Amino acid sequence: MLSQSVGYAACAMGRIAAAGGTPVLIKDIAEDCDIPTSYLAKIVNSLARKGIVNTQRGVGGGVSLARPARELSLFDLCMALDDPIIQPRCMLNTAQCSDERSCPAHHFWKVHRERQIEFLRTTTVADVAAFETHRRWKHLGTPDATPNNRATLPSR
Amino acid sequence: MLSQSVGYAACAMGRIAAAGGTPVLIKDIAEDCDIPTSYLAKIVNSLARKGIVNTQRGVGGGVSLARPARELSLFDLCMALDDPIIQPRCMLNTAQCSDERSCPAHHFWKVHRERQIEFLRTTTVADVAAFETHRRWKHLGTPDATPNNRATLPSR
DNA sequence: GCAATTCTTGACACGATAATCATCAATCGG
DNA sequence: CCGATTGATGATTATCGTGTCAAGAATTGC
Repeated sequence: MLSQSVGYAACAMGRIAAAGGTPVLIKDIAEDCDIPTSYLAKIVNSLARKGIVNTQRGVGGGVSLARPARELSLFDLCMALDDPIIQPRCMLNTAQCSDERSCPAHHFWKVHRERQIEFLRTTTVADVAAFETHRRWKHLGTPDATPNNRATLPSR
Repeated sequence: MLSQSVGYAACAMGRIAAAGGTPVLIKDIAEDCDIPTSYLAKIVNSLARKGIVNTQRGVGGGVSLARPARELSLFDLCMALDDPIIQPRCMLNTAQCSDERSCPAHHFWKVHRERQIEFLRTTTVADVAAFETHRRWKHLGTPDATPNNRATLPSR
């Protein structure tokens, strides 16, 4: 399980990606993704400090992705928001658990965790955008029509 | 990751199993497993209410397993202590995530979670006891010499 | 029955995450 | 410059898991 914050961030980044490059208001993201507005503002601010998004105040402002959605993985979001899911820890919380002194869960957990991180690394905001656009943001059209996706997925 | 409580419980149950049927004091378990005594007392109490262990007050009392260590899985401990790890939830915390309306992580998470639960079901307190007896509780001898293990693992 | 032992139970403390709210600061349009 | 807009920030609250502490209740040995 990802933390609530990263879950929110993933949906929010997907929503921004689906907008195709034009800045989106935190208020609009919050509404479309069912995220508390003030809380989302803090998450966005954290992501802005980490260079994940660009923010702009004032009329016509909003939030936009600092890089193409296909190059922004769930793992990046976990790192930016310090999700404990990426910290290597013993499944049983035993101290002194290592490859040499492995607990009964050590081997399983090692493989299990690697699979999970691989998934987080290969799943991107573009994947979230494609899913949510189809499911909830029908007024935005298909994500394939957005500049971000055209830039990274040329239609040949 | 299991909760701290279940991690403690696993180690504690392993310690009790290694004692071979004679009751073990909470104080002794806490010391051998490096668990805060008062906190362990609450965990043991919860497990006693769920029928996982038997407790006995007074001189000569202590805690003993209510069933053979090989028949007590980590999954049982998770259930007894309500570890959130066993609750089926969407990896991304999205509402309305199901087999029909699956989020981008749904398939991965479903398989991943099933693997994890299978591990918890097949790993028992006897496994923990064998590991810890070798590693930390050398004064207890080998777990194979205990009545509990003899009962479920007849030497042929 | 008394005293020592041992588990039981409730109150409380502490930190982290999640969430709310008010206020500040930057930006734009006029 | 003014005012509306919009994100930034700090104070505060709620909840949960973890952990501590003290008083209580059951059991045993004498």
